[in-house]
Amino acid sequence: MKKMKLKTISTLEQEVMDIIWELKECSVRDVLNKLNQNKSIAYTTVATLFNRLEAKGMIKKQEQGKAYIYKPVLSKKTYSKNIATSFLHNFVSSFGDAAIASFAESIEELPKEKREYFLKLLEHEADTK
Amino acid sequence: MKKMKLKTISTLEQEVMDIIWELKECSVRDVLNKLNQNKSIAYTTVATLFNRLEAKGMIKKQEQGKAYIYKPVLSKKTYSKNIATSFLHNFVSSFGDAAIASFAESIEELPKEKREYFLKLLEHEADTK
DNA sequence: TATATTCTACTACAATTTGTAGTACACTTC
DNA sequence: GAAGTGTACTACAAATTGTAGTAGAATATA
Repeated sequence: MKKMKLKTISTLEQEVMDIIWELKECSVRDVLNKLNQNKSIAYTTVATLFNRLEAKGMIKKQEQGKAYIYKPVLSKKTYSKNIATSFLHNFVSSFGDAAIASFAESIEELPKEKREYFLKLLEHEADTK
Repeated sequence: MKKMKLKTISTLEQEVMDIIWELKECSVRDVLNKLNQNKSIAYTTVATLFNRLEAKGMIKKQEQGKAYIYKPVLSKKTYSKNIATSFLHNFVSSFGDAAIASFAESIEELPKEKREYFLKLLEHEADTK
């Protein structure tokens, strides 16, 4: 199990990923159309973002007809798990027990239903092992 | 309560902050000496780091004799709390409930004593409110 | 007092990341 | 064969990061 530092993605790349996850698989144009509902952005800009996301191992492409079809390498859920784990590790290694305490406090400040959801999950997982 | 995006600090800046927190207050030279126990780095490099940390609001300086004395603006604990809160907010806003679930899972994977410490804190805080 | 040491202020600079897009060229589609 | 659509490649400025040099003030010391 190598340590391999997880590549981070920028906010715009994250936006693109969200659309890709939503569409399950898509072309550059699909994402462009979605993005252009809010902002104005060039086709080649989106293409660049796709290339970078591919380089970062976030998506993979398949030849198909005229345009490539891209799909996520990891599910959004799995990716989010990786982010959480990696953050927690770094954070604990920088701040030790204070990190743990800070997290507990931050969790307490979440809106009630999220807090309760979190607690329920924790209990459940504790049970199952 | 404004939203104000928390400035991030680089890994080297973090290293410097750790020393400053440890020393409570110090000069550039103090930190240089500490750092030079492991690596070789120029005085002015450390001075630059101090300036950047000051610009980011992490430390403040006081005139005192020949050299400035610097001290942290926030305690390490408070800072770590800010990091945790800010991360959690962003993360939840990007991943919704999956973020919460991912966190629960990541917590479960921590070494036993950290996990238990975390749970104890959560229970305690739940009590006190 | 002339000199060496120590500090701060300011500037520099390359590498990387990020947002943004243009150009060139291939392939389809009228 | 002219238009549109797609990919590959290149560009480029702003910001961040690690790294440090230089100038000039202030202090300590020979």
